[in-house]
Amino acid sequence: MNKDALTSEFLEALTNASRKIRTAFNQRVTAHGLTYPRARALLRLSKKPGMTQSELACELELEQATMVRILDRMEEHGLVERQPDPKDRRAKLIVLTPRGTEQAALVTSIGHSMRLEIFADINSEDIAAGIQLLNKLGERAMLMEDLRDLT
Amino acid sequence: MNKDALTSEFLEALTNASRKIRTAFNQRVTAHGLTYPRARALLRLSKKPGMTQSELACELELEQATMVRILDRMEEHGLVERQPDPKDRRAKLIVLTPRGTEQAALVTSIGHSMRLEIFADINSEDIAAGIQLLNKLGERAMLMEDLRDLT
DNA sequence: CACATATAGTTAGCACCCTAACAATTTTGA
DNA sequence: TCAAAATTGTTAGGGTGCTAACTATATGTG
Repeated sequence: MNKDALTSEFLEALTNASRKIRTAFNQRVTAHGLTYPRARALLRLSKKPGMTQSELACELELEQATMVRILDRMEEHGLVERQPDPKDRRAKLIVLTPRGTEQAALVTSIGHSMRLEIFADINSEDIAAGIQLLNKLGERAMLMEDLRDLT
Repeated sequence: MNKDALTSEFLEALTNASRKIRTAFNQRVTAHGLTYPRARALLRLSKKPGMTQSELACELELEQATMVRILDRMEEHGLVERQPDPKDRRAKLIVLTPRGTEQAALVTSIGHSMRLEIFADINSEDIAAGIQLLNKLGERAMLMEDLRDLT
């Protein structure tokens, strides 16, 4: 098979795997008012509370506008609180509520069991190689995005 | 590094790479009224015209409801037409318009050059290994989705 | 035949994700 | 100093993706 067909097939596999894993995760946590992106935010915040929205968005590699919506919903569900930053009146510090902390623990446990199941018969070397590959591709794509600014 | 942390990192890399590649592609084709999912549909249709919506959704591994809206927009942009199926009055056959055929060719060329750039310094063996891995994970996740029905 | 069931497509509603444009505030530099 | 530039968060609008519920048509079974 030539390389072009191979890369095409790779992107199809990437798209489909990504969507299916996200959907499967969502199905397992929707009962708790959670979703995949909310769970990611929850875990980051439980490790490093008091970040601004921009910092959190940057760590999750999301746009600020996307972060706003997700935090809106998380606040509605009582998972996080926006507190004014005493150092900068523009910024808001995001902290977990007690309920948010509980849910973070739940997410950790659900995520753990899902990953065990999904990666059951796959060895660590293949996973590590996959990470290398995906990060390389992601970086490439990010550089391509930035080209847009040079017009 | 233990395997759990490795799988966690893999999913982060998967999520980010998938989003960035999709975004980069969208940025390159939006000027032509196209998007990533529309491009996928266009290419399938150019290879096999006259499919029903269900068949197309199945090949693209999307839900029917998702397919409906994508085809709505493609029809609005004059890329495809819905024709009645003489064999089944419920079904509709999707065919490319002349403009759709043109755009399919354009997508082919843009996709080709993007893949060349993204996969420039990655060898075919690694790509093939990645496909194997992603397909295995996608299949696992799909099986997990179906478990939902057994409650 | 008649009724139950299955299938094709649609609509509605929720959640993401992005870009573009905006207000408030802070920082920078002439 | 003080106006220009950068940054923080927001809203608006477009485009996925899903599930659930609905209509119309086909099919299968008694």
